Amino acid sequence: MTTTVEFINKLRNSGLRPTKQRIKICEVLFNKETTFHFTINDLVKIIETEANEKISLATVYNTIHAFEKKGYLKEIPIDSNQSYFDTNVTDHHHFYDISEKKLIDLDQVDVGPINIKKSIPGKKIKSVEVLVKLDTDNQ
Amino acid sequence: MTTTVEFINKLRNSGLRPTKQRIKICEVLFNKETTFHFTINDLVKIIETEANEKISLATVYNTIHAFEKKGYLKEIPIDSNQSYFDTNVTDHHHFYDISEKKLIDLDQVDVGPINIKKSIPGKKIKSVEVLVKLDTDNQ
DNA sequence: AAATTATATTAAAACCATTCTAAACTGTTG
DNA sequence: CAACAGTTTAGAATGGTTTTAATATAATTT
Repeated sequence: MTTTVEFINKLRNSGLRPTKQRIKICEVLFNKETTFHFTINDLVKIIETEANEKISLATVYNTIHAFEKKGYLKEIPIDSNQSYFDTNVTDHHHFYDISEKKLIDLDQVDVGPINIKKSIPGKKIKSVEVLVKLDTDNQ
Repeated sequence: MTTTVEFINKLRNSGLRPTKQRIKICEVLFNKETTFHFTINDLVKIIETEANEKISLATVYNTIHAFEKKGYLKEIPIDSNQSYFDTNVTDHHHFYDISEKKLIDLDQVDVGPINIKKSIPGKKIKSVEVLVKLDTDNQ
């Protein structure tokens, strides 16, 4: 349980003004028992349901991108027509259930160490992400 | 070097009518020395340049999706606003150069074996894809 | 080889996630 | 509290992708 004051401080310390909208989004994203995956559309619905509040779409996008840049969210690489985000910012990977379009966390332990043996001159590795696509098992 | 007749047979054997457009796209995609990565937009430009021909955008999308379904192309999962495809359909992985928005193949050998130790009931693994994001190395 | 049928192509419109715009608003600082 | 910079907003714009429905082409049948 994080208090509103803590979110305000977190925002201020990141150089983000603690506006009503950003605080609300913090509460929706970071005041949960567990981390979770969401699309912008999911998030807007959660805000409307959970808070009976309305935050402009543009603000939601701005805020999510600001949070991502600050490292409070991670975008998950999927070949989908919409962006998926994760409130779990630790190093981990994902299952992607194709039929249900749902993501499931996959711990580093469940994948094992990945050691990239190739390097590209002038470039450094920023992230290593494993996506395991899942199909229904009709055997 | 693959002949037009071979593409026609390949298409027919896949249950795809060998139309002028599909044959042209085969030639553009599968008659190269090396495999490569492309977006739909790239492909349209290549067709226009290389063949001075024009294939309707809808047809290009239809064809690419048909080829992907048949396993002649792979879509690469990236958190991008456009789809990337690969004519290399062997099991391998990718570097993604963020600043240049370019993909680079990463052989299985350069990643090492990945053994997913977690399973989801009723689901089977369809693919395991590693995406290594690259940043400019400003040290 | 003509007629029929099924499938494919096309231009244009529609769609939809995301970004932009520019005006109104709010948090911060002096 | 005044002034400023940063933020929110509704709505428009953008751009990749899909749909539509009319036309064309390949395959099959006669």
